Amino acid sequence: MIDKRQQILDATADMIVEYGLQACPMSKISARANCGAGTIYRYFETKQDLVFALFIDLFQKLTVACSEGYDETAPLRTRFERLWGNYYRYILANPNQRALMEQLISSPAICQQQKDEAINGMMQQIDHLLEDGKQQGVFKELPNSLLNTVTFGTLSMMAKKQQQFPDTHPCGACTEGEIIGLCWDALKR
Amino acid sequence: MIDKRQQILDATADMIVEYGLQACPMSKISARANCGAGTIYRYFETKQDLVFALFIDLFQKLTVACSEGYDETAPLRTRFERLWGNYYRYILANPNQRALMEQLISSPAICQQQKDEAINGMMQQIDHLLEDGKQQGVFKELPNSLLNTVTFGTLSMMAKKQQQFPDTHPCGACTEGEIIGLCWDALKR
DNA sequence: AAAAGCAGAATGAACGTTCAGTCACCGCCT
DNA sequence: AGGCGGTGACTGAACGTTCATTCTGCTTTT
Repeated sequence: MIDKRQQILDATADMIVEYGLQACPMSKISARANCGAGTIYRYFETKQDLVFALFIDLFQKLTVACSEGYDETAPLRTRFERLWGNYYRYILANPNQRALMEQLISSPAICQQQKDEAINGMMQQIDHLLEDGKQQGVFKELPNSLLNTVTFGTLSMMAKKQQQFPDTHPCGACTEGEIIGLCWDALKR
Repeated sequence: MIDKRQQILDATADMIVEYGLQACPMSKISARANCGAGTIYRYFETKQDLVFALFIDLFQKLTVACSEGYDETAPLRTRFERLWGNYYRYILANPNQRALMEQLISSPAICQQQKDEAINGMMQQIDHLLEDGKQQGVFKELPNSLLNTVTFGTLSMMAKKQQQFPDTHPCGACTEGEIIGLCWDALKR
């Protein structure tokens, strides 16, 4: 038999993407996961736990994807293109993950502390890079959270638009390099 | 006696800002509004209606605030400073409205169509200005929704930081003009 | 045969909504 | 002026539903 825990996580993700977290009772999750309602509680203590586990899972995958081919010793611009480019390519290639992230990140079902905890792993490289950029006088002297919002928010929005209207939306014409360039320009002072 | 409908709206807003929408049962809203649970239903058909009415109210006030002193015939940059500056000043001066907006805009309790409908009034001037800027070759050729996300998202985030940490956060040193300048630079191609 | 895994009915709490009754107010009749 | 009846805003207990969680007993594994 397949890993039941993973099966439940996948079912939860599917359901949230399809119906939204607020319309995902445990009964429906268990139905989608092909298991009884009680079975879920063998693997997760509460619904909150389940959702948080999903969140952790999501950001672990994202962190791995972002770090791919990252070289700490490369020049700032190169490292930037790596991290931000990896992010963009990942959410573009995984619409469900993107949609899930959008839902969970703004959801009150996960408290801020838990969110920070889960995102922490991903943030270390990013924070480090941003501080580097500021120290070199290349980036604006603004809080990292702000710089992150602007750049990652832009990339997420672009990916979303591209996924919604694959043919018509104007960014389709931009190369990936140009889009990452836009983000770079937003940070540049 | 005071306007009961407004009293209920205010109570709802207070409760949402304080506890979050998902933790606002009608019973608590009515308690805060000093009325019986049934009274709410004299003014709003359902809870969804109540929340939507609050959303409408919120954006009507915001639209009025943003439009203040707007001159359609002024140069692009002047008009930009008016609209974006008004927005920034408004959310900075009204932390509760800002917090409420943040909650409602990402809430699944209001469907996208309703959100668009409520925001529509505010968008007309903004859309017009952005199209102008693109036509003049000053702004990037990107969807307005994207340009809005980047600029208004930045301003909201800045206001939020400033409200969270009034003393320590680095943007406190920036003048309002510099902050609006950052937004302008983000649009400039 | 013992243990563990599992299903799904049962449970009880929480919530949105309803509705029968109360109360304050106002115009009208005596 | 003072009682009377009608009106409708208002109340809050009660209702029915939904949902997370628990429990009981069945099935599979060891």
